[in-house]
Formats: sequence, C-alpha cells, structure tokens
Amino acid sequence: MPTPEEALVSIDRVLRDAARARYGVTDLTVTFEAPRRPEFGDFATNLAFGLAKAARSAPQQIAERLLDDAIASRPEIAALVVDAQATAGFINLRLAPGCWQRVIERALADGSRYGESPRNGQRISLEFGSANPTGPLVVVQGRTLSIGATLAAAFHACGYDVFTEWIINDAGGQVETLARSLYARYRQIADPSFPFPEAGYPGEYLLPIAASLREEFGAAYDAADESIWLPLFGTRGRDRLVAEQQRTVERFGIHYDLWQSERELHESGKVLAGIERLRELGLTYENEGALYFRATQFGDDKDRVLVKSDGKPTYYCADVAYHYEKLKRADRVIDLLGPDHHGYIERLRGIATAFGYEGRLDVAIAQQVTLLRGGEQVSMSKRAGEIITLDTILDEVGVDAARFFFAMLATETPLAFDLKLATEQSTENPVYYVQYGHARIASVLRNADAAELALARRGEHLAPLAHPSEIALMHRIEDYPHVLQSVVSSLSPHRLARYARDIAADFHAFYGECRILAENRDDRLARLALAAATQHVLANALRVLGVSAPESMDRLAAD
RNA sequence: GCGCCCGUAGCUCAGCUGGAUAGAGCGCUGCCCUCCGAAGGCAGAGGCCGGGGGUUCGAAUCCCUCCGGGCGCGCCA
Repeated sequence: MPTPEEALVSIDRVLRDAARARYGVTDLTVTFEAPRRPEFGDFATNLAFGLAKAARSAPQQIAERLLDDAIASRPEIAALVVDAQATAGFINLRLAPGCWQRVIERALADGSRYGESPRNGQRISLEFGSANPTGPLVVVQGRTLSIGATLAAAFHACGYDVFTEWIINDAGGQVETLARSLYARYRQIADPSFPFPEAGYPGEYLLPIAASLREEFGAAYDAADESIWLPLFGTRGRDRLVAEQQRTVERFGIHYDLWQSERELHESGKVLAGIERLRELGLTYENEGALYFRATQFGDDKDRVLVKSDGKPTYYCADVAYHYEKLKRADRVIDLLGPDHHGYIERLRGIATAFGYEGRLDVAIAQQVTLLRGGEQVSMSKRAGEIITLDTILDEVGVDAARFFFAMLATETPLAFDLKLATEQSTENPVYYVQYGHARIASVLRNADAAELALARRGEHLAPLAHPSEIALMHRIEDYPHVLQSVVSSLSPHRLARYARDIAADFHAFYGECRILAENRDDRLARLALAAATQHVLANALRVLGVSAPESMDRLAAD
C-alpha cells in the first residue's frame, strides 16, 4: 500500500492521462487539497474548473467523466481509493485506510525525529530580539524572542544550519544616558539630594547596580571628572544589564550563538572595513562633511549617512558592516525586527544588493504588542517608569504559556495583550490543552501492558485503524512535516502553534470516540500505536515551540 | 504628504499559492464520568469577512478607491 503522498502521485498521473485522452489538454497541473468539510473526503481537486473552457463543458460533467476514465476504470487506482465522487465540479477522494496507516508506521519509526529533514548544508543567520543594554527586557520583546526562537528551531528541523545572533546596541548615546543615570544613583546613595538627569532612565532596576558599584568603589568617583566616570559607568551598566537580559533569555529557553556588541564592531575595525568596501564599489560620496551611501540606487527614498560630519559613524553604518559580515558567512540572512523599523527595511536590502548578495536577506517585522490591563491600555514608556518586564510575565504565567502564547499569533498581526487575562486566566491558555493531550497519552500508555505496547510501537498491527476520528488523526500526523516546511518557507511560526492545538483536538476527539485500551486485542494494538505516534508528534511540535511536553499534569480541583 | 502593517463572531485571533455551507479559543446555553486523566468530549446560539467598485465559472483572499486604527519617514539608536 502506498503512502498518501505516493497515492496522490499515481492519481495525479491517471487524471492527467485521462484529461489528455479525452480533451487533448496537456499542460495541466493537478493540485490536491484537504477540503474543509470531512464529508468531502480526504482530498479534493478542482482541475475540472480549469478544463471547462478548453473542453467546452460544465465542470461537473468533466469531473464525472475524469472520474470514470481515471479512477473507476483503473483497478490499481481503485484499490487506493475507497470513495470517489464528483460534486459541484470538484473531484473528492477518500483514500484507503491502509495509505494512512503507512504514516503511522513512519511516525513510529522516526519517533522524536519524525517531521525532520536531512541536513541540507544551507547556513542561515537569524537575528532577533536585539535590544538596547539600558534596562530589563520587557513584555513586548517576549513576542520577538518567541517567534525568533521557534523559527530557528523550525529551520534546524528542516535541515538548515542555523546561527542565532543578538546585537547589543552599546555604541550610541543611550549608553551615555545610562552612565549618567547610573552615576546619579551611585551619588544619591551618599547624597540623596544629588540631581537625577532630566532625560535619564528612572527605572528601579538601576538601584541595585548602583549599590554594588558603591560597595566596590566607595566614594572614589564622587569627586572624579566626568571624563573618568562616564565610560566606566557606561561599561559597567551595560555589562550588568546585558547579563540580566541574557539570564531572562536563557530562562525563556532561548539560546544565542552570538551576542554581538556594536561597540566591538567599531573597535575591531569591521565597521571601517565595511565602509571601505562600499567606497571601493563607488557607492559612497561626501557631502557637507558627512559620508553618504548611495541608497537611492537600491530603491531607498534617499541616500543615507554613514559617517556624520562630526566624524562619528551612525548606527546604520555599524549595521552595514554587521550585515556585510553576516552575508559573507551565511547563505541566507534573516532579521526579525520590531514594528518601529519599517522604514529601515529598504535600507537593509540596499546593503545586501550593494555587496552583491541580492535576495539573500529577508527582513520580517514583528508587529506591535499593545498592553492592556482589564481593557485599559497600559503605557509602557521607560521614562514614565511603568515597565512590565518579561521576567514579571514569566513569574506569573510561566515559560511554557508565554512561549506558546507569543508564538501563536501571526508575526504581522498587531496584538492586544491583556495582562489581566494572561495572569489570572493562565489555565485557559491553549498551551495547557496541548500539553494535556501529551500527558493524557502518557497516562494511557502507562496503563497498557508493557509488552503489548512495545509490540504496538513496531507499527505492524495497524490494520483496524479506519474510524473517521482515527483517519482524521492520521491525516493530521501526515501533515506535520508539511507544516514545518511552511513555517520555514513563509517565516510563520504561528502555524506550528495552531497545528499543535489542532492535533491535540484531533486526539481528544479520537479519545472520546474510540477506547484505546479496547477489549479486542487487534483494536487495542492499533490504537496504542496511533496514540504513541501522536505523542511523538505532539512532543516534537512542542519541542520546536520551546514548550515542555509533560508526562503528567496536576488535576484541577473540581469547582 | 509618502511608505509599511492591521480591520473576520461579544473578546483574542486563524483562514497557506483565489474554491464548496468562513473556522478555533475564551465567554454564553444545554447534555456526557459504574469505562483508558472532565485541563476532556458532543450539541447549540452568535458573522452585510470595515464600505464601495472591478477581475473571475468562483473573492475574506487579487486590483482600484474611500473610511477607521497602529507604526515608520533624523548627520537618533
């Protein structure tokens, strides 16, 4: 018995043969899709609509004839198809359960690797989540982190070598602001009347850092000149805050291969090298003392400043150099940026094209998160002081719920995130539904006879699987590798989160319809195999999402 | 003014390259544990898919336009 994919290849062939024989149409593409409504079968094709004009007849009539010519009259195809109908111009097919059972065989054989693709040697550089080193990570960054990390894991599962990078924006004026704010806090420990800078960072998170600097330095810098303390406090503050950001990221279950300091890019000469390369290419010019990049040659609105008239390079300049580095060492570079970077996309693409890497850079924008609390908008400006840190959310809802929730939404959709719902009703988070599915299977498998379960896992006793809820679940399992591919090809990790929910729903429905530990031994073996296969897929999907797959969960108390 | 994103059920959101009666969760109304975990299942109510044109056998999906909401348009980062 062929797999569903193989069966569709055969059916595709006979349908095209039939179309050629009857209507003389040769350049025909047949696409199959799973219809929304299960009563329309496992797969449907709309090819009769495309033929209608050339064949000069109604789609429904064409569908009926193709069905007669291709499916019914070919015994080898008829054996794969238990039901085939032409309705409203569509050809609806129901595959033999044996095709679906092949999927379970495969899932059981591959286990924790099911859905993965072989290594393909392609190198991906993925940058996401980067932040100023001037404060703790906030809730909104949880979204970028979650999306980026899931994307990275999906690329890895699809056979790519993924290199994840974070850029520390530590070369601009904001580090000076940090230094002044921190210095003021340091002085205030000894002299509470010491003025806090007007545009400083008022957050409480600087207080413990100031305290530890006081402990280390004593009063050593109270009378020091600004030229002495400014770089020192800037560097110390950056190091402490980056370390805290790294702790939060790690706690969120995310690993970075590189934490790239922007300052380091300058100090190592890489920025100069990047500018030099552009100069060689004839893509720079000077105007009023500043150095410009000819961005308009690459579709940008205006040329962009690389080096300001005061001799200091811009942030963009560092990014030019950084992207030059990334493009040289990766086959494909992906940036996942925040919503305030729309205007930046063309500029980045310009870099790639200028350096001769056109089409190798993708920039995705994760849209804004608006914070609400009980329907009221929460202001999130750092200057106003009220910041909701990512750690706060992790404390309240846990890593699993946060990872799943943020990955669940399409990247380009703005999100209204209600803190009250997230914290008070965390048990309503769909992640628990998915995890419960996994735990429920684990529980059933524990109740099974160990020897029998081992036998079932060999995937040799699947023949009884034919109930609609069993077919639906097998179909869903078959879909998993395609979902992973689609996550990667469209940079849409939310599809995986949706899929996890869907397969959990299919399992729960199957569980309600069919008793897994059935009286009949054949049924029992087959259903144990299906449950075990489902468990693998759930665990694999959750792993990519960065969510744990528990063997058991605490029962909720009855109301 | 120009550019990007969004507008789908009371709320939060799916709907992949155009397909059949537009889906899910939460919330709401009913059922279902002498049986593998009720954080579950089944059934139901709830929609001019922002408005208007167009393309198509067929449009939530593509094109144009208008209306709403958000965000960008620095020698800031």
